[in-house]
Amino acid sequence: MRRLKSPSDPECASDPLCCAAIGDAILGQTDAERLSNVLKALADPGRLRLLSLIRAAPAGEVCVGDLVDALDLSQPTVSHHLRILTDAGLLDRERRGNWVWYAANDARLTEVRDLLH
Amino acid sequence: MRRLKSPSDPECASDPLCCAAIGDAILGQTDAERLSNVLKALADPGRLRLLSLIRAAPAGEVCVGDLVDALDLSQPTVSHHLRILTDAGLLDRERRGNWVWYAANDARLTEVRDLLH
DNA sequence: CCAGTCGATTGACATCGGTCGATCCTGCTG
DNA sequence: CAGCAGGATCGACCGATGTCAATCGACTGG
Repeated sequence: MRRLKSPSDPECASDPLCCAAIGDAILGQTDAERLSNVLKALADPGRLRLLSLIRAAPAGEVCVGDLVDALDLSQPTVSHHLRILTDAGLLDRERRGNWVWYAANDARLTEVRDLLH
Repeated sequence: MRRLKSPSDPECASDPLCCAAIGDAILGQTDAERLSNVLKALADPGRLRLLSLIRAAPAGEVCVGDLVDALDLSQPTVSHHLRILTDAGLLDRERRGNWVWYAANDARLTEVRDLLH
């Protein structure tokens, strides 16, 4: 069974998680990197708890101070994690007055889940 | 909306990914760490490609040499990644004669997927 | 305009994690 | 037993990442 060549990566240069799922075909390097980037964003206890808190909020959104109170992490650290989740497309950010509200992007999470075959 | 207290963690000390999903309730620290550990195992391009290769194999299992050939990584590095995936419960390992065969543990991957709400 | 508050950014630090060459261990075959 | 081949482990290197104190920037209310 030697020589498992990787497939001709179909060059899907669009930014989102695009085509290949993990069991769909053999994952090319580019697709693997894209998927792993989102998984890296999820792979931290603090960030998972942040996401969980935000999704559990009645209004579907939470401002930063509440998260800092809930998480036993410093405000800069929480802000840092929120940035990572937002950059990964897992959170939406909206400033209203002096507060900044974060809401979960459920579609993105579903997308990731589906890509895990 | 101040004071989002975290719930009384129901103390599910069993090793596997057990109870709480990310949107089920507010994730406790212990559950968050358990889930993030598995996600960390997945959050690497090389490991995603390994998993993908193994799942795509006709026999459902692959021996290490084939993976080294396919992945453009050194044999120690591949071995390292396989260990991480195996420790996370995502791969099963079986030695037959001189070769070692790895197979995907689909149930575990499904479990992770389900925990992502 | 000033003082105060919320949140982001910066800088520093320690730790973690991916990588490889060298080596070791195990089982097969002369 | 000796030689060999497949994989795992070790040790070292270095870049990535989580964390916090200090600071900055934006907006609000007197």
